[in-house]
Amino acid sequence: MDFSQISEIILEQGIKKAVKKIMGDQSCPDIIVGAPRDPAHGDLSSSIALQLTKILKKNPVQIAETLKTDIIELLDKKIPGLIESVNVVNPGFINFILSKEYAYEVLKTVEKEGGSFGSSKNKDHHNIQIEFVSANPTGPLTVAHGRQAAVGDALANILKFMGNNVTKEFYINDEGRQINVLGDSILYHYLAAFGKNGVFPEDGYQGEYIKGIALRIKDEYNDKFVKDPQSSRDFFRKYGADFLLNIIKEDLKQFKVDFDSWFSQKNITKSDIDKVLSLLKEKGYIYQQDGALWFKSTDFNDEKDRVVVKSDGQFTYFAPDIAYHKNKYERGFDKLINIWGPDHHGYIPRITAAAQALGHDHDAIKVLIVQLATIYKNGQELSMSTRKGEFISLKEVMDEVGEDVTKFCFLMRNLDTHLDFDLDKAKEQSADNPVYYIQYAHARIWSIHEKAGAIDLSKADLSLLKEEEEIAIAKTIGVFPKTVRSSAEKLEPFFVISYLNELASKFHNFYGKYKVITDDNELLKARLFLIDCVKICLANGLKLLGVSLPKKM
RNA sequence: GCGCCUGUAGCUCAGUAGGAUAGAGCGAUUCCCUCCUAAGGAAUAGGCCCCCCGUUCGAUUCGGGGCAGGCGUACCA
Repeated sequence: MDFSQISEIILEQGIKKAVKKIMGDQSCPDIIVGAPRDPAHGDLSSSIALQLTKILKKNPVQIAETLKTDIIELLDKKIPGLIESVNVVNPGFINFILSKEYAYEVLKTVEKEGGSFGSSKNKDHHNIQIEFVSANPTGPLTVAHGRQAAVGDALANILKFMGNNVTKEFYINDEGRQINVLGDSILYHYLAAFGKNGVFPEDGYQGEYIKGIALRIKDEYNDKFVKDPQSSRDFFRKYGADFLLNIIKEDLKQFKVDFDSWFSQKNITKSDIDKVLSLLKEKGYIYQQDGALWFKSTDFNDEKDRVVVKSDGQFTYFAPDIAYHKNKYERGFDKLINIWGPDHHGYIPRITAAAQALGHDHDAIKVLIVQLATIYKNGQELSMSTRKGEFISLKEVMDEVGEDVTKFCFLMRNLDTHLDFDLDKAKEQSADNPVYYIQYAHARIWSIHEKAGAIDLSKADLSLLKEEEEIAIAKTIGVFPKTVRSSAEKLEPFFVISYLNELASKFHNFYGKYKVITDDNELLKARLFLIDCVKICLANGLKLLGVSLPKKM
C-alpha cells in the first residue's frame, strides 16, 4: 500500500471539499499537496490559500484558517488518526504533520511486503521495449556506452517494478560502411604482419585492438589470405564484427547488464524496407526529388524532409531504421524507449515522425538522450574517438573502480547533464565515493542484526518508537513508493539515488545518536523492526539501480 | 545561421508541478570511538541561483532577449 499517495489524495480531496464550501460554483485552481522543501514546515503542505487570495480578495491567512477548520472536520471523519496536526503559517501555507500512527502503519507495510515494497500493480501497464547501447561492433564499449547501459538497465528495472512488461534490446549494426572500414583496417594490419603494404582505409580504425585482431587471424590462419586479400575482405569484416561483438557482450556481462534480445540488422531484409517504404508511399509520405526518394518528416514537425533512397539507389541508414521500428511495433510493444547519445539528438524528430507516419501515437516512442561523461585522468580531460582509438573503455573503468561504483557514478546525475568522471578520484579515494555511503548503512544494519542474534519481531511494539529521528525515518520510508513512481514517470533513475542518500543519511544520524541493542528488550525489538525496514528499502532501491549491496564492508 | 543540452558554494551537482530562511557531497576549520563498523555523526565558514526584461501576490523555477561552454546541423552511419 502506498501511504504517501493515499495521504495526499485524501488531503487533496479534503481541501477540495473545504474550498468548494467557500467558493461555491466558482472555478478554483488545482489543489496540490506536496512535501515542503524544509521538513520543519511539516510532512505535507498546500499553498491553496495563497492562490485563492486574488479570487476571493481576502487575506490568505484568513482563508487558510477557514479552510483548516473544515479540513480537520472532514479528515476526522474519513481517516481518524492519520494527521497529527494542521497548521496555518505566514504568508498563508497550510501545513500538515502526519501522525506517529501513520509512521507505524508504514513500517508494518514494509515488513509485510518486503522485496515488493514500493512496487505497483499498475492496471494500465504497458508492453515496453527499451533499446539501448546498440553499439557498432567496431570496438570495445566506451564510457559513453557504459552510461547508457547503466541508465537503460536501471530504467528497465524501474519500469518493471511499476508493473510494466519490459524487453531490453540491443540492436546490432553488423553491416554497412562502418563494418567495411573495420574489415579493411584489420586487413591492413594483417598484411603488414607479413611485410606487405596494404591500403589503410580513409577514416580507418586506429586502435591497438585492431592490430590485435589482425594478429589473431594470423595465428589462426597463417598466410591464407595474403595471396588474394581483395576476395578475403568479407571474411575480415565478419571476423572483426563477430570478435568485437563478443567483446561487447563480455563487457556487458562484467557490468552486470543483460539483454533480453539481441536484434541483428540482418533481420531487416531489403523486402522489409521496400514494404515499409511503399506503405508510407500509399499514405502519401514519400515523394521523389532530384533522383532520390524523400520521406515527408516535415509533416510531423521535423525541420526538413529526409532522404530514404539515395539517387544512386542505395538506402540511407534511415530507411532500414524505419523498418526496424515498424518491426518493433509488430512484435506487440505499445511503448518504445530508445536511449541514444547526444550526437544523435538531431535524429529524434525524424524517427518520431516515422513512427507517427506509421500510425502510432507521438507518445508511443520516447527517445532519451543521455549526455556524455567526460573522463578525467591525471587531471586532464580525455578526448573520445573510437576511430582514432583514443578512448577510455568501459572495461578499463570497471577494472579500476569496480562495477558498482561505475554504475552508481553514471546514474548519480540527471540524464541531461554532462557528467564529470574523475578516474583518479574514483580509484584512489574510492572510500569517499557516494555509493559507499549507502552500502555502509546497509552493512551497519546487518552488523547490528548479527550482534542481536535471531529475535522474533512479529510482536514488536512499534509505539515504543517515539524519538523524532525514528519517526522521521519511518516517514521517509513511506515516500519510497512515490519516489519510484515519479522516477518511472520521468524516466530518471537519479531520483532513486537521491532518495536513497536521504534515507541513508537519516539512518546514519539515528545510528550515531541512539543504540539499537539495549537492555530494554521491547525497545530493542521495536528498533530492530525499524532498521529492518530501512534495510528492505535500501535493498529494493539499489536493486533497481543494479548495484549490489554488501552485508559487510 | 539554425536546433538540442548546460550555466546554483572553491570543485562536482540537487532543487523536473512558481512558494516559506536556496540544499548535499568533496575540499577548508572545529569537536565526537570505554559505546551495534569513524567508509560514520555534530557544528562553522563559504551564494548578484550567468545578465536584462516580462508574467505573477510571489521567479533559481515560467516566457522573451542576450552572454558563455558542450554537442549537433549530410543523398554519413
